[in-house]
Amino acid sequence: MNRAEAAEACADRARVRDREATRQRILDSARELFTSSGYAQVSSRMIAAHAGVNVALINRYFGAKRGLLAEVIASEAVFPGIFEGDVQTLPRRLAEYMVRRFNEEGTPLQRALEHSGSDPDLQTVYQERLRNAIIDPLADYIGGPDARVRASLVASLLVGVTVLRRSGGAASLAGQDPTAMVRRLEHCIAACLDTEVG
Amino acid sequence: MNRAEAAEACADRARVRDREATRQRILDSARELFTSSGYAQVSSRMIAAHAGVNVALINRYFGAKRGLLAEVIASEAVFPGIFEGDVQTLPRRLAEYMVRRFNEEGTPLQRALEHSGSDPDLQTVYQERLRNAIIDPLADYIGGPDARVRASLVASLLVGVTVLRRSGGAASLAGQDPTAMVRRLEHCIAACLDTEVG
DNA sequence: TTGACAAGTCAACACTGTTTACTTATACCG
DNA sequence: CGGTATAAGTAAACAGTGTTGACTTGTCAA
Repeated sequence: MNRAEAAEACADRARVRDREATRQRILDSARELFTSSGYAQVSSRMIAAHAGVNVALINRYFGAKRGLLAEVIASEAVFPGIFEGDVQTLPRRLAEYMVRRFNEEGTPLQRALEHSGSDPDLQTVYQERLRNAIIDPLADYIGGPDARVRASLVASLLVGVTVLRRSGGAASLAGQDPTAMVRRLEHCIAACLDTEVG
Repeated sequence: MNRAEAAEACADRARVRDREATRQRILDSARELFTSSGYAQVSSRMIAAHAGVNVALINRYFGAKRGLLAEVIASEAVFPGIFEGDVQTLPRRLAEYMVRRFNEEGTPLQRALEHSGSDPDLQTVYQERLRNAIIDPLADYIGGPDARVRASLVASLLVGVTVLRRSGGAASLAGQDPTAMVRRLEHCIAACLDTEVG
């Protein structure tokens, strides 16, 4: 049994030195832990231990803990496939997506955001993501006058609903009949998207 | 010059021992610092130093840093005077309030919430406040069928707008003509409040 | 005046993210 | 093949966090 085989057979100790593989291990561990426990609750040392890696490597490869999160966030889709289809039915699709997420415990990354969406450390990362992955694509998709304003309003509503999700307010939202809730949310989203308001 | 006078003249050092006064000093310092810098950015030791008080007293009087924040938050009005007036014009008043806050740098406590709204430590406090000070009063005020659901939707929108405030999305919201923005927001809020949808 | 009890202090705890100086494995080149 | 440059990985420390328990000290009642 040569060196490489030994390393492969016993991956946890005396691993082969592989920058990219190590980076990936850290990234995977971070995603898993952030997702299940939230950003602030997971320490650098916890991530390192989970990845079987030295703590210092986090800062070596990602600059700082925040950089690690940025990369994790960047790798997740926000509204998978929501922009494929008629603009007319966008409110319906968004509403359905949100309600589904509501009753489905949400997608992994969204949960991490819910836990610590406005954590000071995250704010930059979060805002950038909000703009690049939600508001801008949404504005491009809907078009028309004041597209960015209208897109921002929709984003506000979605973000707000997400924030309220686990709170007392969420109880009054989550407990509802899904189809009624979809209709309601669709109505609100459509109102946010209206070009003429007055 | 007796002892009390000396203490009063030179309040910073050798203060008279007064539980309530000390508590209040801590509370005031916390409000000021949380407001200007956000919860997570202000350490217990900073608050204690600002109040001219020993760090340990924070935990003695408020259990923990979080308890201090809870008390600060509890002492602030969320929508001052917004529930006085006709229900019909509530959307207008809320919209005006939000837009005013938007361009006015916001009220002090709201800023602290914006900074660290979902900080893990704050989450419980924040959610409780959201329910007790926004959703429940709003639901009582608007009445009608599904009052809590409709109130939660409005709250979602307001929370979302607040979260977006400083982000890239905020730029597209804050830069707008205030009166147009009020009309737009009023339209959305009214839609959230609608009893019949679709 | 003297206790008792509260108010206030101090130093330590375990933990955080981050940095620095160090060791060690790998891959290339003469 | 052997030596070496370079990168990967490590250990220990840093300054900071919130929090705690044992301690001292001021104040007020008996």
